[in-house]
Amino acid sequence: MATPNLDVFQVIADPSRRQILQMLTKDSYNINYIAENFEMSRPAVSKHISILQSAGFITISDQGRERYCSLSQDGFIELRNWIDYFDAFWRSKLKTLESVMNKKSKNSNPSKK
Amino acid sequence: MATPNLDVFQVIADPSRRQILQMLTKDSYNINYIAENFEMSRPAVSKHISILQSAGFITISDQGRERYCSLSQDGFIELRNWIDYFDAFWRSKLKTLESVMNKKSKNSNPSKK
DNA sequence: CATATATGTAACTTTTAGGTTACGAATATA
DNA sequence: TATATTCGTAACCTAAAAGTTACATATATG
Repeated sequence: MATPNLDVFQVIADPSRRQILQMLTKDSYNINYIAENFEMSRPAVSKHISILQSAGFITISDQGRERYCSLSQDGFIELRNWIDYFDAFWRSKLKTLESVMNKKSKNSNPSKK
Repeated sequence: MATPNLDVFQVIADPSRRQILQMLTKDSYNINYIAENFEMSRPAVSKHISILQSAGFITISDQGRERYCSLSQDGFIELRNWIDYFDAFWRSKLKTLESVMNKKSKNSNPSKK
């Protein structure tokens, strides 16, 4: 199973991978345990894990023949940065709207003259 | 071109669609104008626009034969909610770490007795 | 009215993500 | 040492996203 190199957006596009991330908010689990909680085969889950790791969403620590997976912040940060960019857009848009509103209220209420 | 119904994660997984969203932070544009800024054919862009709209990332206002696209907050909010969930995870993890550190420093420094 | 422009959509092809089974390597255990 | 367990990977198949071209429709414009 060749593991394609996907960016963070493509990585979280898959529902199974998002579900794995959800699982890992509870605890660290080895790969077989994670696979037991999915309908698909173990190699399929193994591939998802590999993809999650290379995109920086999880880290893996080897303990004997087992490999324990934990969440890693890196991938999430990259996503958050993208979202934040658009958040800034909305905020500046709101600000523009407010200043337009202020101007209008001034014009519609010319107290002097 | 059948437009598949994709969730917000799948929608932003495509680089071209993210690029379109970036464009729309500058201004509103009609579909042909957007298409001119891409290598791919106009119908391909048209399909991306349709996907972005049905996922709540953009709104479209008809003006005669033209259709102007603007950013819509809905899709972004859905994404942000997902990220926020994991942000809460990191914060609580940090908190746990802090309390562990506090306990340790207490134990390693038994001032009384 | 005739023509140009903006757009949607149907039909089709190609690429690839995501799944499978089969196998091998490394480690734990009896 | 023999066996069971954990995991990775190669080879392969399938479904669907993402692109294309061709065509139809609606609106603007001369």
